[in-house]
Amino acid sequence: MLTIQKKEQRVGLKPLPNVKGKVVMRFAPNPNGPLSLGHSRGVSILAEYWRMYATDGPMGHAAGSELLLRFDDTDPQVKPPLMDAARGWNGYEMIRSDFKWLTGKDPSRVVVASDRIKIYQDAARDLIRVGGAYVCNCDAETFKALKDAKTPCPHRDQTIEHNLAGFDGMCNGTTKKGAAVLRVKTDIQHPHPGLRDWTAFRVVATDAIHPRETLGQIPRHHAWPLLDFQSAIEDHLQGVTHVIRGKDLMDSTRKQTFLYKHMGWTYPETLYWGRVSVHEFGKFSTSMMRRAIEAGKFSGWDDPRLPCLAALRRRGYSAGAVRAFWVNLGLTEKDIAVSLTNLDAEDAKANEPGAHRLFFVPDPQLLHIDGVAGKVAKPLRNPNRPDAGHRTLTAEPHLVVAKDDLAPRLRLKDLGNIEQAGGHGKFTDDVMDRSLAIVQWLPKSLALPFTVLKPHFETDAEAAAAGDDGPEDEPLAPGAKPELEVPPLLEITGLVEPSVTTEVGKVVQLERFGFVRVESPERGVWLHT
RNA sequence: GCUCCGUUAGUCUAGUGGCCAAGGAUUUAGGCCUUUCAAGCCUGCGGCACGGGUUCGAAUCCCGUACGGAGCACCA
Repeated sequence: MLTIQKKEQRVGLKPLPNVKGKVVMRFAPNPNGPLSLGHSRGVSILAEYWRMYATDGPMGHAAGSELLLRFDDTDPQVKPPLMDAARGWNGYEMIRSDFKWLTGKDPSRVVVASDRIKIYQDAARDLIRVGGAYVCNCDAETFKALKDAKTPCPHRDQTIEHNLAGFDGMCNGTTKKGAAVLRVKTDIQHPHPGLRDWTAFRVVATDAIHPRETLGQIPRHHAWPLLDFQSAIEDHLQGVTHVIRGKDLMDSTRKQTFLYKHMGWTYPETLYWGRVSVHEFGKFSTSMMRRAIEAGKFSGWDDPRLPCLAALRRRGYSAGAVRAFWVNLGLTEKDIAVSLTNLDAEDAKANEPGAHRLFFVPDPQLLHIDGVAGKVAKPLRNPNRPDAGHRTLTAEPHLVVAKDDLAPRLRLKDLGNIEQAGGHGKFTDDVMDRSLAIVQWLPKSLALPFTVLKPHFETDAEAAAAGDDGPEDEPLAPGAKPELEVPPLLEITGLVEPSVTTEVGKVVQLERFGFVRVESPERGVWLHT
């Protein structure tokens, strides 16, 4: 008997392919700066699978799941790790705390690649012994020309002994930068030029000293592995079963597959996500942000205008909302352009139920109102949760309301109706009249000065009005480095009710203004409307 | 130039030959509710890039075109 079943909507991420036993994954950032919103896609997706395949997760089984944090810090010269004691910056520590904030957990294991250079060098020797790699003495231009012509270079057929000796020279410092690299043999005729005999190891410049070498945390190394080699070896060593990474690394998978074949290993299952651009933040990179901060254009990695997790955390975004945002987008190879609007909607769901309401009066105007003194307003801390209690505001003759709210007749929220002209007026009644604007107000003597820092990102309408089609890719002058756009940071000043002092560190909703994270009794940072 | 990936409403996504006259989220318009222009509830607008083919039947399979993106580093 055949039964037709209605297709069921799948919620959340697709199941991982080819799961047998424990699921082991890794998040592998370069610690050249803290994590950004872009990195958080990877962490969020990986953390979701980590949860799904945990022993007690929805897809779980006894073997469980692991998510490793691996610092891919094998570049002492171009993108060295961020370690600036004077500024208190440490990429490793910043990423560990970003990871913990976002996932709520510590990683299953932490691997620091620069601790393990000797292991990679030994792995390279193993690869040479099986005939999978050779030491190439061509300079970069020469090799490129040969490679583009699908022609093997003269070093490709050297003996294993010769290669081993050459590699020793690279490791012990007798071979200088540029004089030799170790290449993995692939297929010099391969149709894809990027896959032909790729570089596994290079000798770094004598003055390119890794920050951890300077600090004596690791011994001095001359020959450092490139990402594709280090990552491939480490994935095998750590028993990684599933690699999930950006689509830009598709060719890495193909390169590394050659290496795995030489070694007789099985390559992990690999999934990709497409390129993401976030409308509000434009084009950015960790190094661009670092330069801009060092130049004083931003106050730090947590400047509210920056796409760093530190900045989102400071503004009050819930980590769960950031994760939900990415999990909802799913894992697709399509390149996407998203707006922060979706994150804000997700965050509102997370923050709104717990956020206390506060009266905030921007651009305050003083009113002298007869007949209000002593009247008491008891607005709820959260109208959707009466059990959260209320604040108490006692009116006095001098009140403030926002300049934009000024009108001949007004309803002071939770207090009553007034009429005024030129700043003087009187209390009329407290009969509910929905035709009046209901405005926030404060007793002058109790109101506290409050400033909200609000990043101003260009909206589509503004961009259209300004007549530009987004960031233009003008060719940079030789040697020039791309600069980060610096959006304005507005400082909105006003008065807030005294109970702000009990909200420090929390997200509040300033009624009819927006959600703000209170940093101190005097200052808040804009979250969203 | 060579190689690879992608294309469902404004945005993101579900969908792997009939259950799809395409579902969800967000955005947006309107309404309800409400002592916030928040939240909540209801309703509406809006989409399978294009052209061929296979098939009784295609968003789904094949071919081509267009458009978008990535890689071709002694960076990650």
